[in-house]
Amino acid sequence: MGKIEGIANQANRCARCRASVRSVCSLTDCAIHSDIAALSGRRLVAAGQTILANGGQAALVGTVLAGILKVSKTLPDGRERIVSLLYPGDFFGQLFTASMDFAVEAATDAELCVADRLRYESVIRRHPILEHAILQSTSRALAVARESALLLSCLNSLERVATYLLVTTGRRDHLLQEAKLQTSHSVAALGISRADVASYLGTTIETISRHLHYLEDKGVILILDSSHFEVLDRDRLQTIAGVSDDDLRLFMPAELTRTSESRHLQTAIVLPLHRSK
Amino acid sequence: MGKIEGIANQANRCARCRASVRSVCSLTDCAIHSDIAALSGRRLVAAGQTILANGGQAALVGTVLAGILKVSKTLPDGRERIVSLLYPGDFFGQLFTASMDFAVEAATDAELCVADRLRYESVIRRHPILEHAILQSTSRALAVARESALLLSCLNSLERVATYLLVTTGRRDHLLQEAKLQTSHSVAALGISRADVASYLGTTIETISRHLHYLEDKGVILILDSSHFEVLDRDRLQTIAGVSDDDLRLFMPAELTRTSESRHLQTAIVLPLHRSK
DNA sequence: CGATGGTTTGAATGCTGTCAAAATGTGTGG
DNA sequence: CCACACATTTTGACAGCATTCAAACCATCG
Repeated sequence: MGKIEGIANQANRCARCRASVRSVCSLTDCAIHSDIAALSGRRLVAAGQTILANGGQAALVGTVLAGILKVSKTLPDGRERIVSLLYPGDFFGQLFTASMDFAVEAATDAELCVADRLRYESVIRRHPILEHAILQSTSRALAVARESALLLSCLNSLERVATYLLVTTGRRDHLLQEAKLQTSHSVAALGISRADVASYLGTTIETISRHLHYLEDKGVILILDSSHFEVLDRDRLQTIAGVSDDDLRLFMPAELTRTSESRHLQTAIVLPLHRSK
Repeated sequence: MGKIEGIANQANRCARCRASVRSVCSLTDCAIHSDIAALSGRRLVAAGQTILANGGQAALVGTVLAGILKVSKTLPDGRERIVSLLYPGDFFGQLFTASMDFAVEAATDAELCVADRLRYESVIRRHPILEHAILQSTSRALAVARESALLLSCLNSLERVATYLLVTTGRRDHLLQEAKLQTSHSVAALGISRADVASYLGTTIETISRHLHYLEDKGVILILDSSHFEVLDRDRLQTIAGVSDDDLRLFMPAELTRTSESRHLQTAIVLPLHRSK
């Protein structure tokens, strides 16, 4: 598998993987990484591309290296909803099942680390610690999904829009903070298309538009362009959202959510890909 | 640990546990059961009792033996929602985290198998296969949570009520089927209080009442009493619900959802407790 | 029998989706 | 650089579902 240069506190990197990534990949055991590296490969996907189809074969699993994936499902009558967004470091796919319960698509251009599901499972059998990492990841995803369900049915659409702005700015601030970058004013970037935000928040693009302009009128945010907003009054935004810090924390990058006892900690920032032209 | 009598196809039973239960408990390795039995105990809880408080210590984990638990959370302003219901065989609690992200309460009188979380974690470290079983359980819970989110935001309240009726009858039919009991007509029992159903479906008791009577007017169901309904026309009920069989299957008992590759299969029926008086 | 808790029914309000049109932005080709 | 087509966003008007509040109804129980 070639030499591993540097190492020490870089054991988190898969031998052949340039990007440093969180969660499942940040295990400290080098043997696992050789095993995984042997069967996984990087893959670039364009925005809108389907990675795993709902009801289709659960052929592969992987980790997001850059970009954002959406987990979605369509009802018999065509209504569709995004039930989850996956960010760099997040695990995707379904283990130990033949077919997919949901679809996984690229919400933006993205870079993935993918592996054949069956072969990945055999690595898991050899390395129980890997199953532990995946359990951690899945537990977190479960908490996020339940929190989403809570916000979806308890909050009205204005509160949901405000919450989404808080979450995106929160994620951005945390990433910048890890990179030791100071930022005077916080900017919210939607990250995904307006239509996807609407689907994710369980509302429409018209309603989102109205609420964004309402927030600007109230002096809470400043609309920079159709997908970038400066948060002028974070406290008021949170008051409008009606959620607590605890509610928001669940949506922050993984290593910040576990208050203790996480066996592996690793900080890293993954730069977004530029749009393929 | 005493002798284990009978055994053979009863390896699924914890040595000291009279109830036979699915999922995590139905592993075939006897050594695990000795270990778990040594640190777990049965516990009866009355309806309404809190087992784990939101934000409180994640002191214990366990399995539902009988009854129904609810996983819920309350927003800063007091709005509350049930994000998940747990049935016999389901695992509850949070592993590897110090504090709870949600509350776990008894929706009905219930019987539990509980264990100290930290000690349970040490058993997991000794028996990786147990971690596998928990990962399976958590993955399923994740799929259910996402499916709930989908139904919650795509379906209107009539459709959600219809879906709930389909799920409860479906669960009942499957349990009876496992017990080799034939049933001529299918009956839906809410199982939990009307208020809890409302919270779970993200609506109000008034709306539920209206829809139930609407369904009776249309001849789709027959109201036996305020919490029991006979389904007269299952197909029409499903048409009204607007969901596919696939959507419903996720909510059925565990051993029926995994289409393949599940390492452990066990059928059992757990009788509901009578109300404590 | 009155009291209590849960359920049903009614009327009114309001949020949010829908449809449609205007406005803005983006990219292409002349 | 401009003109045009196309996509996205914004704005407006309207309708409908569902919540809210309130009152009536019904059950069980002391």
